[in-house]
Amino acid sequence: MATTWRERRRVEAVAEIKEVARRLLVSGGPPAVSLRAISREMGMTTSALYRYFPSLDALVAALRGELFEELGRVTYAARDEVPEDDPILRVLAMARAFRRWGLEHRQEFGLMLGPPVPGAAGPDQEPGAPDNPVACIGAAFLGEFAELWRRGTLVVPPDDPIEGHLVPSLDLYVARRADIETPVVFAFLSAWTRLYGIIAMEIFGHMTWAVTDTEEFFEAELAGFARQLAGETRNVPGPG
Amino acid sequence: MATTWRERRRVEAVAEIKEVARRLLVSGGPPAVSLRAISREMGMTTSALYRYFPSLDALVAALRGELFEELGRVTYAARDEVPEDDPILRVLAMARAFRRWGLEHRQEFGLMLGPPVPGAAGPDQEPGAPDNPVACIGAAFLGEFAELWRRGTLVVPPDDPIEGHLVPSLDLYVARRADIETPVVFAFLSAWTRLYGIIAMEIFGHMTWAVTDTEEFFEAELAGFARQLAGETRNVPGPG
DNA sequence: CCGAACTGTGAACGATGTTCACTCTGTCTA
DNA sequence: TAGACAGAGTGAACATCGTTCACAGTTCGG
Repeated sequence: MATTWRERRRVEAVAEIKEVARRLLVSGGPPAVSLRAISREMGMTTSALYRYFPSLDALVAALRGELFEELGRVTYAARDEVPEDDPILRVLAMARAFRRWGLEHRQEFGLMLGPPVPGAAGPDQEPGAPDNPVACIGAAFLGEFAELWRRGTLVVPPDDPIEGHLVPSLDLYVARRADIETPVVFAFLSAWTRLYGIIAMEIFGHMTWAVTDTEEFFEAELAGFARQLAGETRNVPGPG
Repeated sequence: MATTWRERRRVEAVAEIKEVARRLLVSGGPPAVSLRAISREMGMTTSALYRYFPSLDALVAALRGELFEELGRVTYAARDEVPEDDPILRVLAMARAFRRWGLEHRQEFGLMLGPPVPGAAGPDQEPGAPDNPVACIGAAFLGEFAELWRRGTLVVPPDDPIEGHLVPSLDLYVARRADIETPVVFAFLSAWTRLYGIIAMEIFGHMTWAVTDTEEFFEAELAGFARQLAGETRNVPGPG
């Protein structure tokens, strides 16, 4: 490939910039990641950073993309530690890994899955599925849901509510794999949003007013989740 | 009460400041709300604003509190348009109102229910339940869940998973009302996080890569939700 | 080996939050 | 009613921020 010294040096610089930016994000939140602070930390001039990124927004956008890849790797790794023939356990493992990573990287999580950062459009904004990081993480879950569907244990609503409402490219994705039908995608999206709700609420600190042991709550939710995926439901009547 | 002219003038000024801040937030996102922009818009000096708020963070914190109150009012109003004897419909009405307000006020929603703003601790951080705005909104849902519990249609997990994990003050809240037991609180929290997940993901733009008609998806989720609250579940087996 | 592209510099501009000493003015008390 | 006092507004100043620009040094390819 004949990579010149400059090219090697450049990718190193880009990597270090993002690394420092992330460290600043972690220690001081979004407002702490500034070009001047980065340049200071690196012993460079601020203007030199513009040789690598056209703007601060572009820098955090790049960082965001990298973070998605990291979260994806973590999720996939957790899945692969569970045998293939137990889709429910695989889903649970991914969910736990997802939450754990988020809790251990709150600032990063906020940057990735919080409100859109004004400057830059993230990889999840453009509907050009499924070759974007977000879709890739979701796809891991979707695969297990497809397996469950094949086994006939998946609980789905009687009528398919999103038939015809999928993003075209994702529609293609479904059509490509014969074993995935839109009810499966709906079940996945339902689970995906639900998982996001529990985790994001906890990470963003919107549950501290009600629950002390959020881990316990999460596991309880996960248990109910597993029961639902296994096809059983329990109905405990109230006193009335 | 003998309110002096100055006092009246002061509350007007505070109100106008928050008003202008909100307008700036809506038009330009969080970075657009700045003391200088506010003072410019109001024909004042920037330093004069410090007579009303000790810092910018304090200002947005105050704005955030006000927004919670507004969202609460909207939610309660939607509930009260449905007869008391149909708890499920009341829950659905509140959920729809919640989502609609969020969609029509994306920036405000992000400020309220996104990642915590670094400068100021919000009303949902301190665990001093339930006299805070967030808890008040949740309480509206909780009330309907209690009614469903009384009717014996609420689906709850076989073992109570959050017994002893509630915030003490919320525990008191439960103890005060004889008709609310912790399984009800768990069911509520489960629903609350789920609702948050669907709505926040849509508002933050994290679903555009998969679904075009998010309204349809939301309604489908709501339908499944209503079925669950009514105590019925449907299990459609896959082809396997 | 030499021109061209890449990388880094330092100064500058406009914007931001915050502080400070200073006025002016309404309010309350002696 | 007169004067003291607290509230409200001013303008300058400081440090920080993103961004741009002309300039200098270094590396690469023909």
